[in-house]
Amino acid sequence: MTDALSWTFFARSVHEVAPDLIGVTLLVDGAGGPIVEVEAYDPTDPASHAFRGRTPRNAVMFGPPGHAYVYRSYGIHWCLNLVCEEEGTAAAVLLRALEPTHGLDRMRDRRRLADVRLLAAGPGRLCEALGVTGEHDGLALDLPPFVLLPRTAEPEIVAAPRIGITRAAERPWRYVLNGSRYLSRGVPRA
DNA sequence: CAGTGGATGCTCT
DNA sequence: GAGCATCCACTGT
Repeated sequence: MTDALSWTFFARSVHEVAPDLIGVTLLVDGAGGPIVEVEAYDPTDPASHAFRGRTPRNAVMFGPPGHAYVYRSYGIHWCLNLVCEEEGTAAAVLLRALEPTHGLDRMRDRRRLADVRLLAAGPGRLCEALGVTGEHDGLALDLPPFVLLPRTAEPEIVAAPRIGITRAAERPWRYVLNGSRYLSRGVPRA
């Protein structure tokens, strides 16, 4: 077993951390797999929850790096972010999809779905499969139930516009593993 | 396939 | 009261 990622991994520009997360294995209570799709949200970003300053919801984004920021989306789903850079900066990476490899039975039960391809293909689906909820908001990523394992090979990464936002939608801050079958959506053709 | 609309709750204006 | 960093079911080709 490889060493887990240390918090210094996250104490860099969110635009470096986001692509570096592709291929990193995320486990929550032992369920998960390699991350295949993420989006970066930085402090200058009108689409970021933190753009208009600190509020009760986004407080964790303003805290130290290496922690989980979990929020409710459309009243129904949870979305998981990893806080980057430094305390007070408010930058984070949204996890949008991973390849389910660990704890498949539990993920299928939580999703009430057999199709591995759709188990964690989307930020809400990923959280449902891994059992991530608001209870995880603010937790450190180097402690249970989280495990983050460095990638073992250099993946081929493609950048594309982010999904589901209206402001700053043109910024190409979505990063995906090229050719992955486990993405939330395909990558637009050039 | 593409497009549409409903569910549902919380945050911020 | 509006607007979501979403997902699913349904319609029509």
